[in-house]
Amino acid sequence: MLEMRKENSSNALNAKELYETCGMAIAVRILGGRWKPGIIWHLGNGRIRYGHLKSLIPNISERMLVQQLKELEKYGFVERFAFPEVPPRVEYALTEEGKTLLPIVRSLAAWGDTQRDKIKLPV
Amino acid sequence: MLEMRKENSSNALNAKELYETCGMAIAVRILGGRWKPGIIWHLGNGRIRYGHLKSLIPNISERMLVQQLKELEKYGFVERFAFPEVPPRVEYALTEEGKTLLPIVRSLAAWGDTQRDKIKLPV
DNA sequence: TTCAATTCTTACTGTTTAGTAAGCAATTAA
DNA sequence: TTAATTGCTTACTAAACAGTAAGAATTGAA
Repeated sequence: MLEMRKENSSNALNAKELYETCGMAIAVRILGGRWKPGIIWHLGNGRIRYGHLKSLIPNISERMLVQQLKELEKYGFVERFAFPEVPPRVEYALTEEGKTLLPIVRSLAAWGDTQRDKIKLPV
Repeated sequence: MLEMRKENSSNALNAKELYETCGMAIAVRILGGRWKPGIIWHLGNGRIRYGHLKSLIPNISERMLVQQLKELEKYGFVERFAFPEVPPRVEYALTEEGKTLLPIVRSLAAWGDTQRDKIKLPV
């Protein structure tokens, strides 16, 4: 079952208002979270199978991987290709829209790399 | 009291490993969350007083504003200038390091703006 | 008949992030 | 003496995000 949001909480309302006025908040909402950066990064190299993607992202659980892929798919940034085989084979790829993320993702990554030795993130 | 993290949770350990290997994850960690995009965005226009910043960011609570500013200050992206007056006057500004964020922030914002009418973010 | 392979689901629990509301400190103005 | 101003702090609660572990579906191979 999909996890429900409380659509009328202050939390949710605040988020909504932000997205209406701040493009950066939208971008960070899409890219944010623990795992999406890695997923998008790897998908930037081309179409890739579910299991392979999982192996490329250390520690990610199946629950998280599926959940994030679904979200990205829902927004139209990722496309899913399922083959009618047993055992199943499923491939994921960035859509054309998803590929517009790549330049940003790459500049984020480059900037982040410059910070690694400068700052100490809590945890 | 600063909020404590459980430094040995799987959650925390996963985050740490990610930062060690993925610059993008670092960047998203710094820029992420509900309020940091807006704070950085406004600070991009120059030094600004606490109360003014608060008025520029609708719905933000003092707790959140202070907390996020402190975090940004701790990493060296924001500088705090307190004047010994009553009532107090405090100004915030991006450091030189903080200014390196601006090009990224602007491209994120531009990209996010292109998405506003295309996608429907949950909440 | 049982097992293996692969891509998910589900239920449950733990951790982190965000919101609410009240209060404090130090002066100055009324 | 009381109230107002400004920039916070604190304690508490609610919501969202992340991790764990078990299991389901399908069919070919052992």
